[in-house]
Amino acid sequence: MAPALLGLVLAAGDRAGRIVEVEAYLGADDPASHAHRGPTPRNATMFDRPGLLYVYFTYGMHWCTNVVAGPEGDGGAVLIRALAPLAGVDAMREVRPAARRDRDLCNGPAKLAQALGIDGSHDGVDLCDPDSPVRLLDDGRRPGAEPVVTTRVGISRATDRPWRWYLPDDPHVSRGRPSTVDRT
DNA sequence: CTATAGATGCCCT
DNA sequence: GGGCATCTATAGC
Repeated sequence: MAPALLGLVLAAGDRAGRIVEVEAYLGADDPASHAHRGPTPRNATMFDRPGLLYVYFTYGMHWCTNVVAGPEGDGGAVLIRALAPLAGVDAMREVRPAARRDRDLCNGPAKLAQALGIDGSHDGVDLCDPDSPVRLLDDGRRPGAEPVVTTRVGISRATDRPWRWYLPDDPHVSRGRPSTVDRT
């Protein structure tokens, strides 16, 4: 499911970007996943319906954006790690003064959440509902290249699982560097 | 370009 | 109380 999200559009209000980097997090079988130890108040949305938005707070200041995926109750989700900005770029620049170049607007999970104005109030919204404040869209455009697969970024457990995918040669991919790279 | 330090608050053990 | 699915500024090359 995770690589299938590459190329789709994440939209919030008038701002939108194309997904260029994702990571898969499973449920009980994935020690790096918030869902590993079962449902808690924070991760409850992960165990809800696929297609919902899971938003979590981390490092005391950052929000991150996920798409709930897989069978309901399993706790699987896909972390959206980077977007290529498509619309509302002026608004993104206003909310993210730290981004000196446009390529820094959405090249990280917390950056894109801030750029799109996504926070904890959006946790659990339906990404497939046209009336939802955050939506996942398919404009028919497909990535021009096969995704590159690597291990996941920023985790300390299950670091060897090749569950990060990104579009090669895209300047909007995050600066996160995994321990190993495997081109397939 | 790379490398490093510090920020910062909440969840869960 | 430990540990974060991170980011920014700064220093150095």
